[in-house]
Amino acid sequence: MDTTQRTGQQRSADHRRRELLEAADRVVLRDGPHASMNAIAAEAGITKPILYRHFGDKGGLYAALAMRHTDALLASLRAALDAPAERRQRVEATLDTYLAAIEARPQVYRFLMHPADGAATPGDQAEQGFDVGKHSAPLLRRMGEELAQVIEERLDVGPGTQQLARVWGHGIVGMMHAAGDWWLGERPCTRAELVGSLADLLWGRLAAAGDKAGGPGF
Amino acid sequence: MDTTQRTGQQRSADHRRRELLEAADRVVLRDGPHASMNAIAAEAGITKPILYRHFGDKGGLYAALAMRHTDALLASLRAALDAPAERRQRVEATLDTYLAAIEARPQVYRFLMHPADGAATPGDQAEQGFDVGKHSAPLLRRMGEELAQVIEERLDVGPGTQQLARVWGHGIVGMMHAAGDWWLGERPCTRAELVGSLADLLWGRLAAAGDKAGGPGF
DNA sequence: ACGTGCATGTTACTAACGGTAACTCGGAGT
DNA sequence: ACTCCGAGTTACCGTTAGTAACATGCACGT
Repeated sequence: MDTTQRTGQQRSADHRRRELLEAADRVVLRDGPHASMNAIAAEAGITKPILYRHFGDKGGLYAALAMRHTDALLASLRAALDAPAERRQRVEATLDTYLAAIEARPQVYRFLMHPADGAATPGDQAEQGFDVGKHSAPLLRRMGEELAQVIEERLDVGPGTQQLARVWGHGIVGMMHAAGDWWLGERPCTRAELVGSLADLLWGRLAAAGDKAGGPGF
Repeated sequence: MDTTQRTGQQRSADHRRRELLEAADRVVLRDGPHASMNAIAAEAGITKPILYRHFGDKGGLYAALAMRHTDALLASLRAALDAPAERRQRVEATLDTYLAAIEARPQVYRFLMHPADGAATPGDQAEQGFDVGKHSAPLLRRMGEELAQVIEERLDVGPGTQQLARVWGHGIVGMMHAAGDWWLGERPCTRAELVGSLADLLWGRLAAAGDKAGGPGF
C-alpha cells in the first residue's frame, strides 16, 4: 500500500496543490489569462482564501502554473536541440517543435507570454524605476538562456563566444517567437514553409541575396 | 469657409484631445503602464468621464497613445532603413536606432510592448475563442510589416520573395526586440557590441561557425 | 431679450477584482 | 473531555474601469 497512514494529512497537502493547479489550468485554458481568482476557486470547488494560502498571491499561482508548461515545453525543445543530427536539421527540428506546440495549444501559449501585471501591489506603490523585462515573459528568457548554453557548448566562433552565444540565444528565440506569433494569427503559410524560411534566414540567405534594380550598389 | 471663427469650438476639440494625450503621456512615463484613468484625468486637470468621452475606454486611450510613439519610432527606423548605404550598414544603423530608442526611454518602451489587457469588458464576457496576437503588441506587428516591405522592395531572393520577406520581417524584428529586451535588463555589453553580434547572426555566422570538439560531424 | 441645443464638466454611483481578517468546523493527540 | 491545528467559510476593504444623472456656459434662431 501507500507509505502509511499519514496519507490523510501530509500527502494531501501536495496533492491538493496539484489539484488546484489543474483546476487553474482548466480555467486559464478556457478563459485565457483574464481568469479571476474567484473563477479558479469555483472551478476547484473551493473559495479564494485557500488559493491565497497555497500560492500567496495571483502572481504566485500564475508562476506555478507557468512553470509547469514552461518546463514541459523546454523539455521538448531540449530534446530537439540535443538530437544527434546535422546542425541545420537540429535547428529546423527545434523551430518546428516550438511552432507545433504553440499551434496545438494557443491558449497556453497566450497565457505563458502574457503573465499579466505582476508588479505594484495595490495598497503599496512599488518600483517606479524601470525594471523592464523583470516581470516580462519568463519563458522567453529561459528559452534564450537555454539556447545560449547549447550554442556555447557546441559552437566555436573564436574569442567572445560566451557573450555572442547569449546574444544569439535570445535573438534567435525572439525571432522564433515573433514569427510564430505572427504566423499563428495570420496563417500565411504552412508550418514547414515557415520553418524553412526562418532557417534560411539564420543561414545567411539575407546577406547572400542580391539587390533589386534601383538599389544602391553592393 | 472661414478657418477663423470656428476655432473656438472645433479646434479646441482636437486641441483638447491633444492636451489629454500629452497629460496621459506624462503619467504613463512616470507611473508605467499601470497608470489609472483617475491619475491621468487628475494630471490633465479634469475628471474621468471626459477621458471616456474622448477615447471610449482605456484601450482607446492607450491605442491613441501607442499610435503616437509607434509612429515616431517607425519614422526613425524608416530613415535608417532607407539610408543610401551598404546593406550591412543599413541593418546595423536600424538595429542601433531601435536599441538607442528603447535605451533612452525604457518607460515608453515598456508601455508600448505591454498594452495591458484590452479585451473582455467587465460586464460582458467577450471573445473566449483564441484571438492570439490580436491584441498583442501592435508595434511589433507594424515594424515587422514595415521591414517586410523594405525587404521585398530591395531584395531579390528569387521566387517566393514576398512570403519570405514577411517571415523575415517579423523574424528579424522579433530578434531585435527580444535581444533588446534582454540587453536592456542585464546590460551585458555595449550597444555597439550588441548591434555587431546581431548583424553577425543575420550574416550567417551561425551557419559558418565550426563545431566544437565532441559534437557530431558536419 | 429669451429660451433651445450642445458641448463640457462635475459628483456620485455600480460592478468586479485582488487580497485579507475573523470566524467555523472536524479530526488527531494527550 | 479538552485542546490544538489545518481546511474552509463568510464578510469585508481598497482600488479600479466604466456609467448615469446632474450642473454650467456659450452660440444660436426667433
